[in-house]
Amino acid sequence: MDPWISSQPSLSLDLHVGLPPLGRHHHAPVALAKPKVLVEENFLMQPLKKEPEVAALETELQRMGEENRRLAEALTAVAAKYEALRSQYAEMVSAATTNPSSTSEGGSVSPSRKRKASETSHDTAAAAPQNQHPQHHPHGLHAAGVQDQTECTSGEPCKRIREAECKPRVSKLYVHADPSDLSLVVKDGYQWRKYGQKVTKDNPCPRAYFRCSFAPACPVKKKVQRSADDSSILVATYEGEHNHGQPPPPPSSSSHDGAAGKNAAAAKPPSPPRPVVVAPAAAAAAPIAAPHHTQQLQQQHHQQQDVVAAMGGGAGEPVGVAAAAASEMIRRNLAEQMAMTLTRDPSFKAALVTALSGRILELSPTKD
DNA sequence: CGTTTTTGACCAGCGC
DNA sequence: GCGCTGGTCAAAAACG
Repeated sequence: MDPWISSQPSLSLDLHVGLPPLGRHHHAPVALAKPKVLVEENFLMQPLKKEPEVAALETELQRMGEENRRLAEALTAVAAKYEALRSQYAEMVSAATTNPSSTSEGGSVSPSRKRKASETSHDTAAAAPQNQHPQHHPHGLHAAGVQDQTECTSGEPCKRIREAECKPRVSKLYVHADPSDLSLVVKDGYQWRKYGQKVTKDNPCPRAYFRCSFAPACPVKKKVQRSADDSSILVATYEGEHNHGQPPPPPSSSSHDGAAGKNAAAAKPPSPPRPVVVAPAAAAAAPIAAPHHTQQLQQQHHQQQDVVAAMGGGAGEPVGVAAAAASEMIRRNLAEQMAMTLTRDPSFKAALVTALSGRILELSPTKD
C-alpha cells in the first residue's frame, strides 16, 4: 500500500503476523492480501513435543491463519474496488478535460456569487484557475480556465448554466468532531483563512467561510458548518479547485491548517501532521477508542459516499483535496480497524506471545 | 508589527 | 417593492 501505513503507530510492530511487512513502497493494497503465516511456520518449526496444549495452540493458529487469509481477501476486494473507482474517476476526469464543453466548468465560482460585474470580472479571472484541473493548467489563465468567463460574456445563459447544469466544483466532506469543540476547523492539509461567519436559517450552528491562504491566488473556498442533525459532524463544503499543490506537511507538529501564528492557534490545537480530515479531538482520542472508531467508520462511510458522488457527479471537484483526504482517511481507518481487531483479540495475543517466544527460543544461541 | 479572526454591515438574488 | 437569506467586505480586535 502506501507509505502511510508504515507510519501507523498501531502497525509498527512489524510482527509479521499474517501480514507482510509494510515497507515503504506498497503500491497496491493488494500487497496486504498475501497472507504469510510466518507465525505458524515459526511455531511449527519448533522441535515439538506435541502436547495437547501445543496441539490446541497449533489448531488455533491454523484457524487464525485462515481468518487472516479471509480478512486479507476482503481487504483485497476492497482495494480492488477502490482502485476501480479511482481509475474510473481518472477516466472521467480525462474525458472531462478533453471535452470541456460537455462538463460545464463554469460553476466553480461560488454559485451564489452575487457581486457586481466589476467585482465578478476580476473574480472570475481569479476564480478561473480553479475550474481546471491542476495538472493541466496549474497557473490558470488558459482557455479552460476562462471558460466561465466566456460563458458569461456570451450571454445571459451563463447564470442558468452556472446554477443549474454546471454544478460548481463543490464537494462535501463530513468530519467527525468533538461536539464540545465549538471551532469550525477541518483539517485537510491546506491553509485556510477565515473571512466570515454566518448563522444560516436551517442550522442553528454558524457557518464559517474560509479561503485558501496557502497560495494568494488560490480561488478555493470552504464552508464549514456543523451538521444540524449531529453536532459531532462537521460538514465542510469545498468550492473550486486548488491551483497549487498541497502544502508540504510540516516537519513536526505545528501549524498546519492555519497559516501562521494565531491562525494555527485558533485553527486548532496540535493535530496530526497529515492532512487527515478527522477533527483533532477525535483524531487524538480515536485511534484506540472503540466508540470513536465506530463513528469514524461511519464517517468514513459518509466520505466514501461523497467521494463516489464527486466521481459520478461534478467532474473534478476539489477532489484533489476532498477525495484525497477522504481516501486517506478511509485507508487509515482500515488499517486502524485491522490493528484494533487484532490487538483486541485475546486469542491473537496468545498466539502472538506463543509465536514470539517460540521465535526467541529458535533464535537463541542456547537453543538445542 | 504583521497577520489572522471577529463581527456588524452591506450587497444581490429570490420568493411573495 | 419588500423582506429574507446567503455570501462577502472591512474595520477593529486579538495574537504571537
